[in-house]
Amino acid sequence: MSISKTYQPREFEDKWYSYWLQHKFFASVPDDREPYTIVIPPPNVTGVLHMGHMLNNTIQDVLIRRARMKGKNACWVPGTDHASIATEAKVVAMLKEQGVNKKDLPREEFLKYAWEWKEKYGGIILEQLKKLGASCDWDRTAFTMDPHMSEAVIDTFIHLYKKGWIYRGIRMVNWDPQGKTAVSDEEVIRKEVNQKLYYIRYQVSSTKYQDHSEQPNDSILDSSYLTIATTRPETIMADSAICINPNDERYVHLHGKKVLVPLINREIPVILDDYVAMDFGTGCLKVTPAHDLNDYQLGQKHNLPVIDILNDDGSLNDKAQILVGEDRFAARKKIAVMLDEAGSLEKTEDYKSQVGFSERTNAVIEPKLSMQWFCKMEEMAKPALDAVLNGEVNLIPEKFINTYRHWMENVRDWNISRQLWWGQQIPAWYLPDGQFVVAKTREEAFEEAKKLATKYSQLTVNDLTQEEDVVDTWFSSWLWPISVFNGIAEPDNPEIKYYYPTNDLVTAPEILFFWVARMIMAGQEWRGEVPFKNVYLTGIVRDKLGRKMSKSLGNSPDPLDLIEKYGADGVRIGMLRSSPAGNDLMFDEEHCKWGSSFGNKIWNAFLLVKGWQVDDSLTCTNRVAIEWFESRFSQALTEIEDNFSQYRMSEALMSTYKLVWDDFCAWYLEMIKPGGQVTADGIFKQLPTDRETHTRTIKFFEDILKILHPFMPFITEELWHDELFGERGIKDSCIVAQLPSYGEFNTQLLSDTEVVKLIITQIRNIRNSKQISPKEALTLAVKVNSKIDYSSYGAIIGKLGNINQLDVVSDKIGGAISFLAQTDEFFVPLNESVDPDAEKIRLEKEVEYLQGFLKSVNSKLTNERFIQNAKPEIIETERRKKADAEAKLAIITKGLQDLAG
RNA sequence: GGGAGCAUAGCUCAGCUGGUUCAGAGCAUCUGCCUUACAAGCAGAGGGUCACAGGUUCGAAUCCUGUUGCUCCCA
Repeated sequence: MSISKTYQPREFEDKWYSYWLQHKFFASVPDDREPYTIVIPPPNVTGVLHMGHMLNNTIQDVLIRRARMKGKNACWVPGTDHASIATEAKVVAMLKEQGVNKKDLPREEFLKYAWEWKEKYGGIILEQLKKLGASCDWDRTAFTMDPHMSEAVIDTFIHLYKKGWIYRGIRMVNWDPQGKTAVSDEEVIRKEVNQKLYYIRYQVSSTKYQDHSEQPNDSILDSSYLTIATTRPETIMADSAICINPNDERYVHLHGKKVLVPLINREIPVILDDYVAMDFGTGCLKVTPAHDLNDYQLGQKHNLPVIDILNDDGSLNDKAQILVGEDRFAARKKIAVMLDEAGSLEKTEDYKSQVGFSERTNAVIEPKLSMQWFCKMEEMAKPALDAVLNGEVNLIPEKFINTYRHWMENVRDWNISRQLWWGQQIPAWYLPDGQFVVAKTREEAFEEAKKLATKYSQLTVNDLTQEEDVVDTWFSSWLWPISVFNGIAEPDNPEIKYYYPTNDLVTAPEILFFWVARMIMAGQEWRGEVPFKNVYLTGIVRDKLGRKMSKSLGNSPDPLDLIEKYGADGVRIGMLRSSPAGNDLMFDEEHCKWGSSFGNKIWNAFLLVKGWQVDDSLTCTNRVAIEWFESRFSQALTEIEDNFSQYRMSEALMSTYKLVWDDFCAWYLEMIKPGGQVTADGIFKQLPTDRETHTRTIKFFEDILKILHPFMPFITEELWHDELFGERGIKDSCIVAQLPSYGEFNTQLLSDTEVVKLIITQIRNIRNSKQISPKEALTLAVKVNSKIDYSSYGAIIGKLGNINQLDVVSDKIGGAISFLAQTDEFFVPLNESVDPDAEKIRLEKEVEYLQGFLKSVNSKLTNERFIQNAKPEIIETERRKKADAEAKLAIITKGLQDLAG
C-alpha cells in the first residue's frame, strides 16, 4: 500500500468505517468472554448531531474500543427514543403544510403519517454517529416504539398499576397550550421577561351594606377598597379569595371582610395566611387556585373553590363571564383597558419576572389543573438513592452524589401522561359510567370490566373506550437498559442475562434525575439489580465565551463540518482533551486543530520510519535508546491504565500524547534516526539502519498505534494496514488488536536518561545564546561526580547535541562554558573566551538558589516534630535533597573560587 | 429564599489520600531556525501573592471557618 505524503483524514476515514462494518467488528453475541456493555443514551429521533452528542459518543466509543482491545466482549447498543412531543409537533407541522389539520384525522391515520415521517426522517443522527467512528453494534439498533419495547412499557404500566404505584389524579401541570399537552418541569425553559405589574382595586363589600340594599352605593364603596398587584390581570375572573398576612397591621380592618372582583362583581372572601409576603407588592395577594401552583396549594389549605377560566388552547371559557373566547394574551390587553375604564386600575409598573416557555413549541406555559396519570416515586426512590450512596452505582465525578441525594430525598410523583397520540397509549379502559380498568388488551379489559359493571349487564366489549393519552417518553427510556435486551417480556433470555447489568453509562448531568435515577429504579424493580455500575457525567459543551450552544444563538458549529475539516480523529481528541468528567467544555475550533496536528505528527513519524533502508551487515548501536524507550513505554502504560481506571479520560489522552509526541517522536526517533551523507556532488544520501533497530522500532510503532486506537481509530487503522508491518489477514485489524501489556521498567535507565536530556538541552541553550548553528559540531568534556556511566550515552549525546568528541576529565577546563547536570560538571570549550564577570553572576545566582533550597530542606530536617511525624520515605527524600544540594553547592563554590583565583 | 459547585499563567484547565523549590499542561505571546518525517514543524524564553482573611498542622494550592465574586439546580 502506498501512503499519501501528507495526513489527509478525508481520504481514508470512510473507508475504514465501511471495512469495520463489513467484517462485523462491532457486532457482539454472548460467548465465554467477559462482557462489557454500554447502552447509548437514546437521542431524540428527530434530532441531529450536535456538539454535546459528539463529546458524549466519543467518550463511549473510547471506552468500548478499549474494552474490545482488552479482550472483552464489547457491546454498544445504539438507538433512538420516540420523543413524543417533538415528533408529534413535526408531524403536525408537516400535515399543516399539506393543508391537513390533526383534529380532522382519526388517531390511526395520524399515526400512519407519524410512522412514515419517522421512517423517512427519523434517525438521521445515527447515520451521523458513524462519521465520528462510533463502533455501535448496529444490528441491535433499538427504537423506543419497537413492538417489544412498547410492550415492555405497557407491561410496566400494568405492573405498577397493580402494585398501586400508578394512580389518576387532578394536579397542577405545566400546560403547553400550543402543543395541547402537559410537559414536564424539565421541558420548561425559564426566561426573564419584561412584563407589567397591574395594580387593581377590589371593592370591599361590607356585610352591613349587603343587608340593606340591592344596589351598590358608590359613596360608601369608594372609600373602602384594597389593591392587589398582578402580572396576569386576565385571571381575576378566576379569583377565589384575597389573601393577606395576619400580621400585616395595614390590613387589620379587612379581617373577615369580603371583596368584589372587578368587572364581574363576584364576591370573594379575604383570607389570612402568613404565606403572603408583606413587603412584596401591596401585601394583598389575589388567590387563583386554577391558574397558579402556589395559589392552588393555598386554595386547598383554605378550602377555596377552583375556578378554571381557560380552555386547553389558552383562550377564555364561559366561566370567565367576560372576554369569552379571547386568547389569554389578547384578553390581558383588553381587560387592562376595561379595568382602567371602570376606574379599577390604579397604576401599572414595569416588572421583570421569570416566565416558563415550552421547550418544544416555545409557547408560554400555563399552570393548569388537569386529570393526569401519576407514578408514585416514594417506594422506588429509596432503594435508588441507596444504590448510589452505597456505591453500587458510582457517579463520576462524585460531586454529583450530593445533587442526586437532594433530588431523591425531595422527589415528587411523576406525571406520566401526555395528551398526545405519538407514543404508547395508556392501557386503561373506561366504562360508560366513567369507571376504568387497566389491562393489556380490550378483551382482557372487558373481562375485568364485567366484574365491576354489575349494573351494566348489557356491557359489550365495544362499550369500552381506551384512555386517549400516551405515556411520557421517559416512561420508555427508563426501561432502556432492560428493554433493549427484551428483558421484561423474557426476563431469563440469554442476552439480558449476559449483558445486564451494563458497565458504564455516559450522559449529561442535567438528566441525572429524570433519566439516570429512573433507570436505577426500573432496574431494581424489574431485575432486582441496578442497570449499570458507573455513570460518567460529561459537561455541557459551551462556546468559548461560556454560553450554552444553541440554535437561536447560532454559536454551535456543525460537528460534521468539523469532521470534514479536521478529520474525525482530530475532532474526537480535540474535544476529549479539554473535558474532564463533569466539567463544561469551552469549545474552540483550535481544539480540533490541535487534534489534527497530532494526527499529522503521527503520520509524519510513520513516513520517517517507513523510509528507512536496512543493511543487515550493520550491528545495532541503539540498544540504550531502545531499552530506554521500552522502559518509558511501560511506565507510560501504567500511567494511562491508572488514568482510565479512574475515568480520567482527558488525562489518559494527554499521557498517551506525551508518550507519542515527546518521548517517541522528539527523543526516541531522534536518537535512533540514521544519519545522512552528502556525496561529493552535494546530494544528500540517507544511510541505512541496522536490522535490530528497525524491527524494534516498528514494533514500538505498532504498540503506539494500539494505545492510540481508542482515541484515534481511523489513522491508527490506516497505518496498521501499511506494508511496513507486513502481511495482515482480514481479521488482523487494529480495532481488535490486543493492547500491549506493560512489563518491568528500568528506573535507573529512566532517571539517567533524564540527565542526558538535560545535558542536551543545556548544549542547545548554549548554541542558542551564542548563536552557534546546530550544524557546527562541538566538543564536550565531563567531570563525573555521580555514578552515571556516560560512555553508554555518548552516542546519544553526540547525535542530539552534535558533539563530535566527549572527553572524561578529572579537572575542570578553564575558559570553557560550563554547566551542571545533577552533580556532574560539563565543559564546552569555545574559541571565544568566557566573560568571567557574567560567569560569576551566573554562578552566584545558582548559589543563592541552592542556599535557599537548602534552607527550606534544613528547616524541615532540624525540626524535631517533622522527624517525629513525617513518613519515613518523606524524610528520606528530604535527606537526599539535602545531600544533592550540598554536593552541587560545593562544586559551584569551587567554580567561583577558581574564577576569582 | 433553600441546596450544590467553582475561583490556579493572557485564555482553557490539570494538580487525585496535605510532603521534592509544587506551582504544572495546552493554546496564545516573545526569540532563533524552511536542519535531511513533520512550518499542522524544530530549538528555546518569559509569564502566577494558587480570589480575600483567618485557622488546623512540623508542613497548606490541597483540610476547616468566614468574606467576596461567578455558575448551576430547586422554589
